[in-house]
Amino acid sequence: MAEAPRWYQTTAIDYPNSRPHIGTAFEKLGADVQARYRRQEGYQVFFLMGNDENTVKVAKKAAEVGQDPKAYCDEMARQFRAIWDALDISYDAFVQTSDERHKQCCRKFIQKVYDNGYIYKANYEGWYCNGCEEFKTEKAIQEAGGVCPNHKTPPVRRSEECYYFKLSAFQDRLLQYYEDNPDFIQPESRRNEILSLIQNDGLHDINITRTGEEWGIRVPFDERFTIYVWFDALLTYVTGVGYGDDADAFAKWWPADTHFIGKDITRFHCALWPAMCLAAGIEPPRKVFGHGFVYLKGEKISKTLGNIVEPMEIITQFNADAFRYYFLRECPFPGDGDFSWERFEQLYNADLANNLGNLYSRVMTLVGKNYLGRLQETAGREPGVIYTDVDLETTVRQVQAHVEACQYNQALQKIWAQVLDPANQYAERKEPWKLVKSDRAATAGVLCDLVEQLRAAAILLKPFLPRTAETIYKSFNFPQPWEEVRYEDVWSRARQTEELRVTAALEDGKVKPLFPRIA
RNA sequence: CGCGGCGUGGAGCAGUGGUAGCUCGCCAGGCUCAUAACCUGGAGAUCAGUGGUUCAAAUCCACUCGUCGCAACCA
Repeated sequence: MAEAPRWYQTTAIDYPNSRPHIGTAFEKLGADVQARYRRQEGYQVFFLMGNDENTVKVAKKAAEVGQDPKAYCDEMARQFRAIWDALDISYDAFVQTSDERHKQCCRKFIQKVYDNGYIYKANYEGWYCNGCEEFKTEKAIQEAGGVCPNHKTPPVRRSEECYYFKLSAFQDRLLQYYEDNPDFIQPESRRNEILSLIQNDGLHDINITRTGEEWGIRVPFDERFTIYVWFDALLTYVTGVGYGDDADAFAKWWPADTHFIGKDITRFHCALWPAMCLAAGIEPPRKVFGHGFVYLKGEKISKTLGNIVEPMEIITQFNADAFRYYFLRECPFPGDGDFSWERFEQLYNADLANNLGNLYSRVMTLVGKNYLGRLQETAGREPGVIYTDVDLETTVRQVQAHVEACQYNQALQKIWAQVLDPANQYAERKEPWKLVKSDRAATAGVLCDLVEQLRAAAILLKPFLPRTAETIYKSFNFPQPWEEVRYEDVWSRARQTEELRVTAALEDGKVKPLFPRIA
């Protein structure tokens, strides 16, 4: 038997100097849909997430709240994971870069790059601000009128030893790699950005070490230095799957199939990271997907503007699936989106309560009231065609193509337009509530068709709204176990083997609404 | 000319080469199984502007205007 294809994906790792906001969650959601989809379609999936902890900012923040940095990071990681869990993000592992294992593997990687001759010692000279305790770029100083933009004090000229990574040595190989792998950078607009960047400005060697920091990872070949945070952060993608201490796992999962990242860090992932891989003698990742940002009524989400919306606030006021639906449907993953409570309520009522939820309720009630939950003589019945112009197989293939291209909003749009809307229209046309008075057998057939649509919707929604999809599916005695259901079963396994039955709990012939309408 | 995004009916958005689509709102009607939900029809857009490519452009190219973001530790 051929082994199942494997699928390794990651999200960007987050800075734990503040809690995640809805924009951070947007990335995890997009990645989660992909992971769930691949899993259900038979891939062996490894989905990695994590926190980026070895930064000066984190150490400062920990000092501010009077905590040991490691304790602070562990507590923040706990909070992050609590949110991801509440959103049903199905990650398989969570890396904290301050964990000893990551540090050791990271040291092995940088040592390897050093041994391969891509790291050299040199002097870094620049403007240093004693207040910030860091170097400022020429430009930042200039724009601030010759002083530090934060402290408004003149910087001093300072020179110090450091280690450089020979990024420039990989320019041609990277350009070749982009050409050989046209899909490496997604979406296309991001690719153009990187290409023009490299072709116009070229790649320069970068300083990958820092001095004077207690918090961070020591450079193995010179313990006076710590590793530049980006160099260390990107390495989670390999240390998370066994680089340095589990050769079998690493051989199995690397290279990554997709790194999901925000559009702002495309450069690190498309230039620096594959160059690091080449320098260490491993394959570069197969794809980098730079998703868009979520804005708040057009404004950027930021702490200084004080407009952060806590994911938990939405989850507790509504639920995880409503949260997932909003961002997946409203915000195109490759582009930017917008959040507002008004729009959230609007979409929730229109699509989830009035459409999906209400369809479920009316079907359940019709079967419950008129047939006591059992549709006799429906065993082996082929579902009727309720569409006028599109068939389910086509719909499934379209949705599949959209999911694979990370066009989640379009996938959901299709499901509503081609599965749910036709079902409501079909009910209207057949009027089972009237028909049942004259022809019970025919009505059972109509209801069977409607249930079949709910089944199709449940399967198609499985990666998007895992809980709701399961609730709908398990409300009936469909022969196939929910855990095994995949997209093609929508049309290839439509036949019901025994008579159709409602298995959900009913009270007075009614079910609990999936999404209670909000006023 | 640093780079990039965006500009589509009253509002908010999708669509990116082939009769302009969705949600909300508005008007009229139907239904009453359903979460005052559902269905049908209607009003309303020279798809920012100009020029070009094409049998055909909201969709590709050039320029203009408006707007927002990024510029190497803010997803």
